[in-house]
Amino acid sequence: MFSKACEYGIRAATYIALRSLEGKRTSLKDIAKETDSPVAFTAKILQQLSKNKIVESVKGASGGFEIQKRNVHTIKLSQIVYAIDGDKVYHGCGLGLRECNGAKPCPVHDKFIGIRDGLKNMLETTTLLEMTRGLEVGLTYLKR
Amino acid sequence: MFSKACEYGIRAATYIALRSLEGKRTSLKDIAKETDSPVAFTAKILQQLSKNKIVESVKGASGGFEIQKRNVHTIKLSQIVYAIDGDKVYHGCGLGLRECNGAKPCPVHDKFIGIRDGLKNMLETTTLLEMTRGLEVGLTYLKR
DNA sequence: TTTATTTAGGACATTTTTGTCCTATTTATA
DNA sequence: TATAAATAGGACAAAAATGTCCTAAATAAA
Ligand code: FES
Ligand code: FES
Repeated sequence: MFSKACEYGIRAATYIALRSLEGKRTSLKDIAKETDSPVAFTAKILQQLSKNKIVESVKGASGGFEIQKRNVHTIKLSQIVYAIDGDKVYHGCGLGLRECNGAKPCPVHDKFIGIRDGLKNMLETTTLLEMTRGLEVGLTYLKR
Repeated sequence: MFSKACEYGIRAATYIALRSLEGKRTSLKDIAKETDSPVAFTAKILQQLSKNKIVESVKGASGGFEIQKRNVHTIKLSQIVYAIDGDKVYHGCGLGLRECNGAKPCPVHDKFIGIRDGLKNMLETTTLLEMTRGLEVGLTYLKR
């Protein structure tokens, strides 16, 4: 569904959001540990998220990553997916034609559109705040 | 969503189904041409589909690929996807945890389940016959 | 001011996916 | 029977995705 990079990105952003709500900045090392992700690869992904203003990074001792509390409930999963995987979720054809196009649809177009819209809707309505809800009370997990 | 191999596989199987309904066997060359797919790569995929009894292959001059007419309406997209991409559509976690597991769900689990079930349902209820319907009358396309 | 800690980013390595090429085998037909 | 046309399958190649390593720069604190 998503690339590994994107999966790591969502997990990382979610963990940063969780920590930010506690008023804490989080180091790359901790993020990688708590999301069970490869450290150096996660670093690259966080660079992307930082450039896209999804997370803020602070260099130097006691530096790390954070998200302004007031932004945690405004950031949508769609922004993260877009920053990492681009718009293929939005324009991709289910059968791999160059782009989805209702004027010359592939045989799965009508059915695929429904599924894609469901996904799109989910990504556009789910906020990082919502992602942290279950984590706080141990109902959901970012690693196993 | 699906691998390139799977996309090519669905397109190839659909075209073979269309031709089989006309009582015609189709060569690899034609399949690749009509689905705008790389010939040799498509050959590999057709080998898989053949091993999985989704298409039948006939060697030699005037050989090619075909599907028994009576099977065209019984073969589901899910069979093709399973033959090529395996069961990750069924057991994959949206955030890349080792496997989707409702007992220790990731933060998108509940929402993801819905989308995945929609996809699953679509794959399991769409037959090759249905895939060919629009093609016959020029309403849908396997290439552009 | 020095040192330790931390992110930024370029270069490189590995793995997976995608794609090609060649030879063997099968089969219809001339 | 010889030839041409077609799939099967192994080996290889290229590209993309994933992942690692190292140095530079920034910053807090000793
Ligand atoms: S054209 Fe294939 S999904 Fe829209
Ligand atoms: S556990 Fe992640 S989707 Fe089910």
